[in-house]
Amino acid sequence: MGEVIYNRIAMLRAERGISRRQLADALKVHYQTIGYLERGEYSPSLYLALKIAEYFEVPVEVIFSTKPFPRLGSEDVHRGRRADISGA
Amino acid sequence: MGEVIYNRIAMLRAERGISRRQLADALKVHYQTIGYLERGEYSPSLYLALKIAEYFEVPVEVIFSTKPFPRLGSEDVHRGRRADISGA
DNA sequence: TCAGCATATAGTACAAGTGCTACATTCAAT
DNA sequence: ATTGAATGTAGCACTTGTACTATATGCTGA
Repeated sequence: MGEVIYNRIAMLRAERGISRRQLADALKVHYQTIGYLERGEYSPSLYLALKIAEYFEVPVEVIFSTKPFPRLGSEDVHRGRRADISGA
Repeated sequence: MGEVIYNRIAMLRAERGISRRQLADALKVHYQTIGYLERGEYSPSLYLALKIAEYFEVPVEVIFSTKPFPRLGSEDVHRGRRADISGA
């Protein structure tokens, strides 16, 4: 079983401007379930994770990870592209 | 919750010649758990699914799907490549 | 102001995932 | 022939995921 799983559901939702209820309805789960997931109170079943990834049209790993996601603007996000900014 | 989830754990194992026990040990789960998964008695938690994908070094979707995987040699596997065989 | 939406908290109930133990079968190697 | 590995079956205990209900808060728009 499981260590913690980090997710970017809230981010994806925000990016696309949809509410928990809307997402929940689309996925046909209870809207509180989305809340639990976003707050990290538990992580979804694989089935639900696949559905969520399908809904957002991204691979599962883009939304869920066993390791925390880097923040936007951090080094990790710009891997191999740092020169573009640092001016080389 | 969940409809059935199909997986290719047994295939991946076979391909790489490792036993359930070996896989289970590598993932630090009980070896019976792998059996349950392969037999489809239940599907893994997202945490375990991520671990399995990581172990086999493939995206989650390559191993798990809400729809049955096409058999090797079926049309779906050769999408856009059928002409190579049919001789056009 | 009030209505309604989005979110958080809490609690109950049930289903599903995992660990573990024991035992049966099949097969390969000695 | 016996041993040991890989697999299948069965059952029990415990944890986690999901549904659902109720209640509270804050924000926004009529």
